[in-house]
Amino acid sequence: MQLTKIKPIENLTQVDKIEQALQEYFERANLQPGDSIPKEMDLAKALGVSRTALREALSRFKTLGLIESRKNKGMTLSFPDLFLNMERVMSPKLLGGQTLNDIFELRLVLEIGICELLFKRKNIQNLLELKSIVEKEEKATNKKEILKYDIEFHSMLYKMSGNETMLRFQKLLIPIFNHVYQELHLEEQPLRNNEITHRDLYNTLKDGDPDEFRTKMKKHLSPYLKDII
Amino acid sequence: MQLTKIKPIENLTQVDKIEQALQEYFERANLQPGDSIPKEMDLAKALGVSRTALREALSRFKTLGLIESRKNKGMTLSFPDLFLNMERVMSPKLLGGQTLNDIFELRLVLEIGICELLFKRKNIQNLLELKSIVEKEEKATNKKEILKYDIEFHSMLYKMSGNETMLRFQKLLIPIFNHVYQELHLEEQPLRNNEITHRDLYNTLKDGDPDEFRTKMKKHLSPYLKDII
DNA sequence: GTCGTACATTTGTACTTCAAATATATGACT
DNA sequence: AGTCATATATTTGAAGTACAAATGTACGAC
Repeated sequence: MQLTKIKPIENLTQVDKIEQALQEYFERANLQPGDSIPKEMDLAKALGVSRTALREALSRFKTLGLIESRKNKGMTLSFPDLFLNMERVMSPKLLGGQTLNDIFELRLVLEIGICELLFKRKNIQNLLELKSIVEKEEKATNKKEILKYDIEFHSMLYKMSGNETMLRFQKLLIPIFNHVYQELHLEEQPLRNNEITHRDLYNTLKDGDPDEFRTKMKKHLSPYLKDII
Repeated sequence: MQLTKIKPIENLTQVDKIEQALQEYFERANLQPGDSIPKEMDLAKALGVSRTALREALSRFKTLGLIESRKNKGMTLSFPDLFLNMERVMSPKLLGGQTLNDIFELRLVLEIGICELLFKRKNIQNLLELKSIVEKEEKATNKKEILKYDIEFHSMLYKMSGNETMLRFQKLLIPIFNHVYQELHLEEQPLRNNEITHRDLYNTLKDGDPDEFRTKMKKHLSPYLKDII
């Protein structure tokens, strides 16, 4: 019995086919973001389908942020937002446990790998900003405030990397990270009970080198890393 | 003139409102992936809207992978796929130049930061697999084959990290990476003209330690890194 | 009791109609 | 002639109805 001979059945619905056809059309016509596309009726007629089905296919593109539509202005291709859709599914309730752990690790990998970028892109201004966050954290009294500045500190590092995409990505990961963090009951430990403080990291970023910074970052992250490394 | 007093006008379309209402409903009812949701007519009646508009809202959730539907089986919530939607917009033509560069850097950051995971998760079997790729690459003759095994080698590293999410993420990044790579005209250099070969990396992964491996990885990636570090 | 057939239910597709918003054309008034 | 207001046309948004297709369910024959 040759299972490989089983036909990969056409499980495509009408709307699926329309979607594919549109995708092909966009590519073949070499449409760029900003270009406008034919009106619904014309597309429906050209494809030989109802406006209903066509609209559903278009709706998918709209959901993905690939096209925008305005009444009587027709529809235009647009620059999609890489993370807009991800945001909507980035919820601890919706993702599987393994994925949650993977994301937890992913953030740690990013923070360990980002050191070189930080030293390349640091400057007087963003170092001052970082210092200001450290000082505010040191003055903070209650746990909630400390946590707030803790997150701010790490976000500031991504910002200093000058990589907008990575910054947005990290912001997406924060809620997942906190969720896993709490599930591991790591929050029991006092937040400041850490060999390497944010102040240490700041000083090293200012005067040290990437490898030294990474070593300290790994120590700083050790409460999270211990199960991993 | 208090601009803050200006009402943030209801620019929401009917379908937008339905979408929000459904989202709230899912959360309030504490629905988990796998649970089934009421049939279209019931939802439409409960919301006081047409089936048409309701279906468009549902279509968005389907596009995002949050619900699945089968004829006469009704609809069920599902585990969304983090990257499924991202795949569709991950095209050099659709993304802006800055985003493309950011993604290029992102991959480099991942490969530098992943070292600890590799040493934690490496075992006899996946080391053998990696070795096999190295050997195939060394035997390869034409440029196309070399490139193929080059990609395979790096993908294998992500696989060895044991982090499925990161592996999928990296696979998404490959086309972007190659695109930027070619734009930088880095491909002019012969692929093997590298101080540190894949064989070196393999040996270090087998017998060395994370920091040594990272140092060599950075050297290996230096053709890409030179503009960054 | 098992199998097959007929029926019911639910999602998928099509067509029609109207509403709302925007662009274009027309015309009146200065 | 030019500008403003109004009317008209066009295009997307939404509703409703009808039917097709697929799947589950119940009934009945053997």
